Amino acid sequence: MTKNTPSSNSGGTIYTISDLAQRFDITTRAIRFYESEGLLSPERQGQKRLYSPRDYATLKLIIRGKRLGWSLAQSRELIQLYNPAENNQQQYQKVLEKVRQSRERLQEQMNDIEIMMIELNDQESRIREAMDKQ
Amino acid sequence: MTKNTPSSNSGGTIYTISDLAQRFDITTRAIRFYESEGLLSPERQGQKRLYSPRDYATLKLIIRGKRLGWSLAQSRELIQLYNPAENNQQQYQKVLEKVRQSRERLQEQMNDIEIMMIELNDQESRIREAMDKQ
DNA sequence: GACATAGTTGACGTTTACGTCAACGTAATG
DNA sequence: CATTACGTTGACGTAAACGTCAACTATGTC
Repeated sequence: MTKNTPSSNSGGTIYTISDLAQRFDITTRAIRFYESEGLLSPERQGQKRLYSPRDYATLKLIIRGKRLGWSLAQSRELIQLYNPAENNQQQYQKVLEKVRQSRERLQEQMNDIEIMMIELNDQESRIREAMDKQ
Repeated sequence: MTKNTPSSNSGGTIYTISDLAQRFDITTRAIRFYESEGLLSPERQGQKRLYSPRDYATLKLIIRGKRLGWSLAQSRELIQLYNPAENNQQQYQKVLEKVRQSRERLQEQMNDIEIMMIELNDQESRIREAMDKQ
């Protein structure tokens, strides 16, 4: 009766570790490693890990970070920006500052991509010209 | 009389290894490593390496690749797209295909950045709201 | 011409991000 | 109830990308 794939109990979808591994095309080893590095902290049912939609979102962020070449340490910092910290103005300011920094890094990557795109376009033109001349 | 910093001889600027290291804020070790991995192939004057503007451009590409999380193997492939290969139509087609793939990867990264940007904007809004309520 | 200033080639060390067993626990199933 | 499937915690291995010596060479400067 109880399925292993995501089920709706206690008000939200729950994922097993192998389920997440399939969905993101990574290994369970990687997921456990992310936890050991402080990027995830799933619930436990006995010794087994149970992942919430929030954990799912966190993993999605990690995967995106990886595609952008972010280290796990950087992704961990990013994740912490989405976690409720102490609610004083000073903490808020710190978080806002880190949000700004993250956006700056993303902007820099955006610029690099644009330049690379332009260079690739130029190169394609040159190749097509060379092809036409044959 | 001969300087160590870039000079104009034989029709182009020439850089020493430490000069490039300074300009790109990397170590000479890294530059030599890139060469050993087949990403650079500078001229030699005796045993000393001399880098051309083309080498400079290649290094710039490598650095951009690094900021985008590309492996050296990927950057090497990219670099080869800018090097004159055999001039037959079949080779051209292969290169064009790789150009297309590179652009696809860049586009994927661009999408990831956009999503992350949106999420950061949302998070900033939430934080500012929480700050106002205090 | 002794010496400081680049530069060179090994060779081994290090960090990050997992992969790969091994040895074991637990739970559903025929 | 033995088996199969899935999960767990170590522990060690590994690939990529350099860092860090060591030992040596070439050069130009006082």
